[in-house]
Amino acid sequence: MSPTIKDVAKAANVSIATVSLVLHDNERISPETKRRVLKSIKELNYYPFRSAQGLVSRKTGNIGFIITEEHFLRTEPFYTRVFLGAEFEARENDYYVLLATIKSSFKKSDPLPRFILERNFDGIVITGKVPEAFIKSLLKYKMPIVFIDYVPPFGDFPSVLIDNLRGGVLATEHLINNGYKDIAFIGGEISHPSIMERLQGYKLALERANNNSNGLIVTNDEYLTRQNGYKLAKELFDRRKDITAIFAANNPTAMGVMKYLTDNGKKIPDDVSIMSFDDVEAAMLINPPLTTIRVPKVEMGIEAVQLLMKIQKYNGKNNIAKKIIVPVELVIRESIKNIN
Amino acid sequence: MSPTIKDVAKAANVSIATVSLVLHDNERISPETKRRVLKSIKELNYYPFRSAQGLVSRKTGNIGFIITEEHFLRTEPFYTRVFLGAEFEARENDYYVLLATIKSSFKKSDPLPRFILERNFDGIVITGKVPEAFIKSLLKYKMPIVFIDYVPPFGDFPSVLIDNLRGGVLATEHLINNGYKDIAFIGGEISHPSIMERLQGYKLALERANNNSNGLIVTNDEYLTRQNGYKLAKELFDRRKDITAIFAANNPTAMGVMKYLTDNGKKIPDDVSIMSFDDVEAAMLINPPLTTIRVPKVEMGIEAVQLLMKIQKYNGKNNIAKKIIVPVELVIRESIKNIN
DNA sequence: TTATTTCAGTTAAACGTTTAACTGAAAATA
DNA sequence: TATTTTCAGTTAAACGTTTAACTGAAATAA
Repeated sequence: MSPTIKDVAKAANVSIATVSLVLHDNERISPETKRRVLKSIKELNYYPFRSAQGLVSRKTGNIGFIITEEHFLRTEPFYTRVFLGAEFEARENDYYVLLATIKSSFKKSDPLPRFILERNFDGIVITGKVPEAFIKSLLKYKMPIVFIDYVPPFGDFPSVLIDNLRGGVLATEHLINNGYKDIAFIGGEISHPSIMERLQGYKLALERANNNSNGLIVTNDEYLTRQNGYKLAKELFDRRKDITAIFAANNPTAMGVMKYLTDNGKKIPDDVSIMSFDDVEAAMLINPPLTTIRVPKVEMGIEAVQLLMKIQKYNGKNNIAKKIIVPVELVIRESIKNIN
Repeated sequence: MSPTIKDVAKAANVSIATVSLVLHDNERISPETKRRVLKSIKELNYYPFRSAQGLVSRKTGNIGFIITEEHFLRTEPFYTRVFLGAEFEARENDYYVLLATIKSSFKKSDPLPRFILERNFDGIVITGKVPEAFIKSLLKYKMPIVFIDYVPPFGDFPSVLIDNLRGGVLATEHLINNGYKDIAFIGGEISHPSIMERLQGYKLALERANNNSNGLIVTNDEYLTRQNGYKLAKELFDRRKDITAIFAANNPTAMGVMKYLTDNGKKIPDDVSIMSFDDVEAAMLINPPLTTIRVPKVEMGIEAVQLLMKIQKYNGKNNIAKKIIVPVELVIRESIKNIN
């Protein structure tokens, strides 16, 4: 049996209230008593029992981490790294993280993850695009929510977002700087704000460079998979055979494009240069390694939990829907040939 | 404020004890009363408060899921899928899963994950190879443990393991059936039981086929990474330039081998055939897609949690260290050429 | 000096649930 | 009929912690 607060109190010859106060760093306790209590705590290897704490304090000590099953199982460990960051920061704040996946086909009538139904969480982090029906169900619980890499089309929520616009600009400028003029943009899921912003960045950079590379945007609204990248590349080259530079909206898309190119006898980067977005390991390991815009994944998880902690602290008041934009960075590898 | 058991009792006009008994399906309650109570529960959308339950029942409702940080962040979502299976099965049993990563450099003096220190779990699943020092620290807590894809070199623990031996046999036989005689085995981390067993399977299949392909086993004890695969492939071809069939001990290794081959002008599978192990998505997406031994990852997670539940149930008595061996399966793709 | 304030704790109620022990009515048994 | 057993619940204690309200001694103020 684990020691309880009573055992500590007895050992330190104080009341259990004193032990509790020491545990919460209350200034009412003298240094000497505090020392004695802490000594007993250590000697007995005492840790407060969460359930008992939760019962009285009405805090659970849990934060939820929600992600669609599809995202969680993606080949690229993108959101996995985000989770790791969240878990790290939660631990720093004495919280546990409960991870739950939901289907991207979530309907209003579907049951919410158990820890939500049971109200066994103090706040929640939602990562990636999730169904609106899910968010609406969740809102009834009136719990703090932080979104990562996605903002729902309604309401105004605290969120941690990627600087997609700047990423799009950086990516496009790099291609321009390497001597390209006709630059194609390839991307699925165009209704996703992140992809839309990358496209905006692409357009902005072209404008700034007075580059008039029209009609080379090939998109649809299907998932950003390798298969879709392949399909979109085919579409692109069916329309324009002369393209030599492509900005692919994310990593799997870039890989699909590459597969299409090699299948059709084109060499990368000798015949076609490719710029990608996200920077997951696969980008580095493929041949040739992809030049890409890197997104700080672990940091996003950390930021999200920190934001959640702040929202909890100022609960109610000072309740600004704060948005944090994390920076991106250009990582140069071998998928782009300088033709200057 | 969420409704409590009191609210339900009042609504159904019974005592709180009756509500509790209904919740636990006690046969002491008449069907009529039970119906009434369940109706109130539903109407009020009542869920028992975990902390209160935990306080009296001394169960936390959590199970821990431990994995090294290195494994969790691997490019291949191998253990991620295992986790998903565990989470799914835990939910079925009304448990939460607390995921915690530890460093593979864990030392005796390092702190354990918080939920362990706080005893906030009813059992634990350990996935992949973890440091012995960690296991030894954990044992002091005398909690049920189930290992996945690893058994520590000491003690006898319940575990869910891959049928590596059969996998090794299947893989090697497939190469033999495709006309190969001189078959190389490449693998790192040779002290890991799983890899050792795959090697044993390889040897066994060769023996059975009266194939005498000696001196073609190239191993070391470094991690099973792409880099190491590359290195080992170099070592192999430095010694024997004529090898045309390779069995790589896992997926990254196979990819490293492939990279070495293409870097050295060899075509796959025309010049060299490659067999792999694990079957993660990457195996399918690489060019050419890898023929491989598939491991049922999600099922391993499910089995592990089921085993943990059983151990808890028969707590103490009937305490057999049960081992579950999950089957593997051959998945034929395009990395092996039939030369018969 | 006495009265007031500060200090350093202690006391006791409360949180929501489970469950052993109890109860009173109805049914079964003698 | 009187007694015992079964049924269908109820009562009340317990779990480990937090915290508002209290206390008694020492320090300060009047």
